[in-house]
Amino acid sequence: MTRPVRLLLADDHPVVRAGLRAVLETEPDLEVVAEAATAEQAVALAAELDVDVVLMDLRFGAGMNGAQATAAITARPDAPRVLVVTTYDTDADTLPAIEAGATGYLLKDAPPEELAAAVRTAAAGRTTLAPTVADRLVNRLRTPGTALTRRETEVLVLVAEGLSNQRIGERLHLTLATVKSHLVHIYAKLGVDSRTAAVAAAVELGIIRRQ
Amino acid sequence: MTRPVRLLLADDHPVVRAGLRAVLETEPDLEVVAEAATAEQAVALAAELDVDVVLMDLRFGAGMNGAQATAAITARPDAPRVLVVTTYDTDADTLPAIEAGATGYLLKDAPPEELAAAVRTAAAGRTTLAPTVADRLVNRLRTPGTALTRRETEVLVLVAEGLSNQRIGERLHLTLATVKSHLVHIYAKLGVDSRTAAVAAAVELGIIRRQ
DNA sequence: CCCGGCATCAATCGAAAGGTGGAGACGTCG
DNA sequence: CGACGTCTCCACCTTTCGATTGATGCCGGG
Repeated sequence: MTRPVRLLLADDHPVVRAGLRAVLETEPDLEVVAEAATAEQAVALAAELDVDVVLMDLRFGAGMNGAQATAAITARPDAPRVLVVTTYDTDADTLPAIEAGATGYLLKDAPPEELAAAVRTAAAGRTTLAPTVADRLVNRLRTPGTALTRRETEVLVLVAEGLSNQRIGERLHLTLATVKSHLVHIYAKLGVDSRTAAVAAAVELGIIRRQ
Repeated sequence: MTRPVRLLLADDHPVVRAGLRAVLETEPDLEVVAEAATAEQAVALAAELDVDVVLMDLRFGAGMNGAQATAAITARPDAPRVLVVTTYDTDADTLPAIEAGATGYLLKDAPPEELAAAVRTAAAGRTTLAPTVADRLVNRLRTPGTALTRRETEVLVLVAEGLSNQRIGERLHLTLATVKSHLVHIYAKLGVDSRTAAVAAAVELGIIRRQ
């Protein structure tokens, strides 16, 4: 018999850690070797212990977030795989996590069998994505025109802060006409027709960060 | 020895249900008698089974939300207590849940002992609030002018979706004049002077939920 | 019972924002 | 080189917003 897959659970909710542990320890080939309540702790434990897969939440109460921790973990040589298990499936969450090197991305509403299967897949170095996340990635590749330019993003951020076009122009050293021109392009790319709708879309797409 | 406290777990995440079960069943005086994966199911089971406390999540993937389910459960005679256990601690979540009749409000990052203690407190009909929720309620009482009314919140949500005042009026069966009137009050309460700034402020205050 | 808060509606007016259709300058890349 | 995308700017016109002022009906607490 081969060695069991050694797991590290990283989540700031004790209840979720207990749930993951309960679900995964019913599988004889999986073994939970440690738990981390913060992202920093997860990075430290991943470096220190011999684990195969880290189950990583994305949001922690304070400090480093899950994507940053994922990047820190996967940057080391001989790093364990990171399987993101979270409640959030927006662009703002998924894309940075995958860019940071996550081997898989599951939502917490996944049934236990799927979770165990994803852990084994991750241990083997292959990717499991939740269907909604997979859809998102495919769409991202299919519609490259969606990306905003640097300048457009700058304008959109200021729009989201509630500034008028005039003020935005002053802030970026542009004329009112230029700001409007950028906005027209932004609306077209985001498929909206007003500044408030653009802000809503931007928040949804993770272009704008907050909280 | 008295009868154990009989519990119903309502959460759409299997992992969270497993975690709550694992944490609570280590307590000899607590007994999990059923689990519900949807709010509707929770209402049905609460009516049908003899349970003392329902542990209720607030957000379910589709259909009824936790606050609505809480209202439905507590509306019946001889209803069990409802203890809300969730990840979200914004005004938009806590206030409706408490209004709906929740006996307590805990966050999922609560340590297991605190969770068990809150369940016993709820079974006895007394209230346990997470510190952040308690703070919020106190602040709410101290600064009543800041709170948006129900109608104002409805308008603001539609503003955040990018609708024009005209469209908002159609959606809520109001005239344009009424919508504008609500907006004036919203701006005054939030200390802003444009719809986009209002959306930004609302996002920051947690009045508006994205995704 | 009266006051205040809430929700509803109205008219007006100036200031923004949005739609359309341009144009020039610059850098990249095949 | 020429095509393309980006960033910058302009004019004209329509629509929408926001500010102001004022009014009505309803309800609940002091």
